[in-house]
Amino acid sequence: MSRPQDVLIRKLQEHSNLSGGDVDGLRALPMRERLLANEEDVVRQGDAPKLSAVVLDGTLARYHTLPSGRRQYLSLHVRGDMPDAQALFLDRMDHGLCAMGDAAVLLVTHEALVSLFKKRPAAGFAVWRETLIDAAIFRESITNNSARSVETRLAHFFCEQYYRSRLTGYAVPGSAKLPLTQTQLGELLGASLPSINRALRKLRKSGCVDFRASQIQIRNWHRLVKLGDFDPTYLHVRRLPRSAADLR
Amino acid sequence: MSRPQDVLIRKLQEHSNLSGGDVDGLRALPMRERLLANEEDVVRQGDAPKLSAVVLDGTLARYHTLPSGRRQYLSLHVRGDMPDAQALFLDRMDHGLCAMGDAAVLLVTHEALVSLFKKRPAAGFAVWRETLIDAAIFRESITNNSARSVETRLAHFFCEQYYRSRLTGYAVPGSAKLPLTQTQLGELLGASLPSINRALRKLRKSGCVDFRASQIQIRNWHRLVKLGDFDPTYLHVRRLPRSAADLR
DNA sequence: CGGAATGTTGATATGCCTCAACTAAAGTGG
DNA sequence: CCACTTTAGTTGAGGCATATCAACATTCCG
Repeated sequence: MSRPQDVLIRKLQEHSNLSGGDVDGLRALPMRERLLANEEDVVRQGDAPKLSAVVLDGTLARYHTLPSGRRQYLSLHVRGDMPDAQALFLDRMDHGLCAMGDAAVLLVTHEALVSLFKKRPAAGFAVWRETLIDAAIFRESITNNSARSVETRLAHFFCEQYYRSRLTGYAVPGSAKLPLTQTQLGELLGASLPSINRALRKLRKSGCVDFRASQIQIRNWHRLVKLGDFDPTYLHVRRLPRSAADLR
Repeated sequence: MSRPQDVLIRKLQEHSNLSGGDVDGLRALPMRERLLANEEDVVRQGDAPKLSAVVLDGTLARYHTLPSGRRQYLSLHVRGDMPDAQALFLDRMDHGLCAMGDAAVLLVTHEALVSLFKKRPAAGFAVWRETLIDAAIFRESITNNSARSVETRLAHFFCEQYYRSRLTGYAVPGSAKLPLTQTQLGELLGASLPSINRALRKLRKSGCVDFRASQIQIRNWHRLVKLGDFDPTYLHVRRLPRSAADLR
């Protein structure tokens, strides 16, 4: 029988070994579901949240708000991710978290999590590892946005997003949902809308990848990987599921 | 009596409450000192380290190496920082860690750390929090390098570096050591050497900050903070030491 | 003192941004 | 169901910030 908590457990097992007791403890966490509309915030910059969210469905994004009002999106999160484990041990949110398109999350109190981690250190270490992988993704974004051309940035980002979507088991081979406008892509990759648009069309013409209608279509994975200088090591996936064998 | 471990304890206490038992546990960690020459690596991309380092003296930097051979520096670390707590629960290093100028670190095995965390969850939570603050700094770097001009980036970076150096208690008010060449500043902030150089001179002339001879000289803190759009919230310092009162 | 590393400065090129107009698609209400 | 409105995407012109290339000055260090 599948329970919503299993989404998190499956995710943690991508990189961590959990004993039966750990799994039971995670499965027993009191979680309630919350549905989100497009652009709706889960938490805002400055909040002091007492809950953490696990993505059940859809896409969430972290973002900074700049004095000009412009947003800088920091990362995207798909099914199984626990975006604000980042805030578990921090008083105030230094960033916001919102839904890109409709989404659903599971909410669990910090209290319940911490008390589980005290009883079951290995469960805590697994979630800790999850936050460390998040940090690795941030590092890659620094490099991506600082040292690569807009076209390469896009290619790299599509690789990462497709790769992570495939891991959830929800994306069919060759395509992945990506509910972002081109403006938002720009705010994620540190580029203006026109240059995103032009780079997108170049990628389309090159036959590597096609992004339109909130959908990534992979045309030639290996060429795209090369173009985007993508090496998935930083995602620290230990066990690539059989269903995602095409990613090697 | 002061022991080298106290450097880490002092750092953790900036943001976490540690009980006597936690402090004792941390103090009992078996640590050995290692001296580093300029440019020397602590760990390399691809390594599977069994040790974590705590910065005792000097500056360490994390970096990615790009196919072109260019480096992207990701973050700097000063006394008390635990830069590769990031790798505690990861198999392979997705980045390297090296000394900028001469430095000294304390090395502690992952094994000893993990076993302490099992006995003393609160000590683990404090180190976890430390890694989460690291992640917050990464997020800020994404925004800094993606959404700000080179001059603003520099100003923001100087603010952060000065702020963090002051917290260690090792920097006198008004200046901080920063053993980087302008080339390396460029590789940190995603900018070319000439534009770094010109932005530096602009900042110098504006009377906010002067960087030369591996030294940041703060001329006008409040103007610099404004210029760099710097808000230290993301550093998550709960208790600003009396000695660093000038930072408010 | 000589060589290497670092910093300074200028000329030129270019990727990307801004501004702007226009097209296409997708919702919305009569 | 269609006109209307809004939002998203496309494309071009012009300009600016930044990169690249290059020469030279300065400092550091053996």
